[in-house]
Amino acid sequence: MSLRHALLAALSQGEASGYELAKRFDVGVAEFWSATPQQLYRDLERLEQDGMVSARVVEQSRRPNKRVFSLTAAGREELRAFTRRPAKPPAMRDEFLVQLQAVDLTDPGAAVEAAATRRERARQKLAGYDQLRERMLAGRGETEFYAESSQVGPYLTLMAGRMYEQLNIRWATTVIETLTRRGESAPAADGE
Amino acid sequence: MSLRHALLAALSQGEASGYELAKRFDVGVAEFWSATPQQLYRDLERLEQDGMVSARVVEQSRRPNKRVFSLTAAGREELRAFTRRPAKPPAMRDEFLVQLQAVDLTDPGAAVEAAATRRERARQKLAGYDQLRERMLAGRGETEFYAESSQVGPYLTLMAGRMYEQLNIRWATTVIETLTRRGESAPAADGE
DNA sequence: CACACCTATTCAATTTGTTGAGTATAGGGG
DNA sequence: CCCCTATACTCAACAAATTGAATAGGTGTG
Repeated sequence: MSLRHALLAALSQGEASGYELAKRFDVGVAEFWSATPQQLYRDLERLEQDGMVSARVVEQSRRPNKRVFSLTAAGREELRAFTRRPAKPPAMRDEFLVQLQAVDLTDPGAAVEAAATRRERARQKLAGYDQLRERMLAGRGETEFYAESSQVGPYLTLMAGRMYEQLNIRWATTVIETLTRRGESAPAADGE
Repeated sequence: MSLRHALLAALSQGEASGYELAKRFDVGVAEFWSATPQQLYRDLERLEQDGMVSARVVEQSRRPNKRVFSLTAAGREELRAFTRRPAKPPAMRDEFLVQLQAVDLTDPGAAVEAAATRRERARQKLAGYDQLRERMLAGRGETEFYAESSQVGPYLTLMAGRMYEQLNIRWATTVIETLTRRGESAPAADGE
């Protein structure tokens, strides 16, 4: 229901095209909301019909033209109203945790590999977030930044993303160690 | 798509009724997958049709009868196959992060309250997880547990849940502090 | 003894989300 | 010059999730 609001929030940081938003949602904003390009285009369409965003075609010479969306007054008002409503508790969908839940009835090798993949992914996302953080801070310390900037919101959500990926790295490491140690002491057994 | 597998994984820890699973998914298993009761009942139905689980009616004297589901051999095999496939990257849906992203164009008071709510919720979930952990460890140390138990999977996912709630507490605290400090130095302004 | 609340589940309608393909232009490498 | 990749979208079909209500017996409270 509130991909719409996630879009409005993303656009509150400045106008963007559907394609740009798609990349942000696929890569970056996945910190707090995930969606496929098709969803974004569809919902942008609807937001436009509802007068929450307005589109403007930007002619480009060396690439296809694009439609750039920005918030309207109504959109900004809707977003404000949304921020005043209590938020639903966060929802997670994590296949790896499901797999791990059932690890005791399988070969743990696959889980160890999956944990390594997860850790690697987390490292890359963290690196990306760190770069973004440097850009946002622009040489300032955190305290200065908090005092000066009008972008505290994005910074705080970025920090949530960073902390989450740091957690993933630590946790994946203990998963790997635990399952590996177990695998050594009881090679291919399954049982208490 | 893989609520089915989440159900199979939950049932791999022992049989349960739809209602019991609904509570687990609402409260506990929300660590890694979230779903409403209706979804569970529907998917249990389908899993039964597909021969992945079998149902058995348990007559109860002082409450309505219930149907208790357990894994079949086919279900266990499907679960094993699932654990060997690569997992999709985790997906998050976090309304509060969306709200916070847009905090710079609103009164931060609402966000501070929401952060406090989040922190309180996290504390309660953490307390629940800690109790569950005590029960799983049953007086043993972690090292012993890892060596002895056939429940390493659930323990590791529980640890993920614990770490996640600890993160929420820490993060919500910095959000509250940051926004409060800002609110003091610039009472009701909105700008750089 | 009425009323709210808990167990335990089902039905129907609607909204969201996913998958896969298809269109079109441009730039770079071999 | 062909193919691959990137930009920038659109369409259609399907699967999954959400919302709201309904049913129905039992328990505890005032």
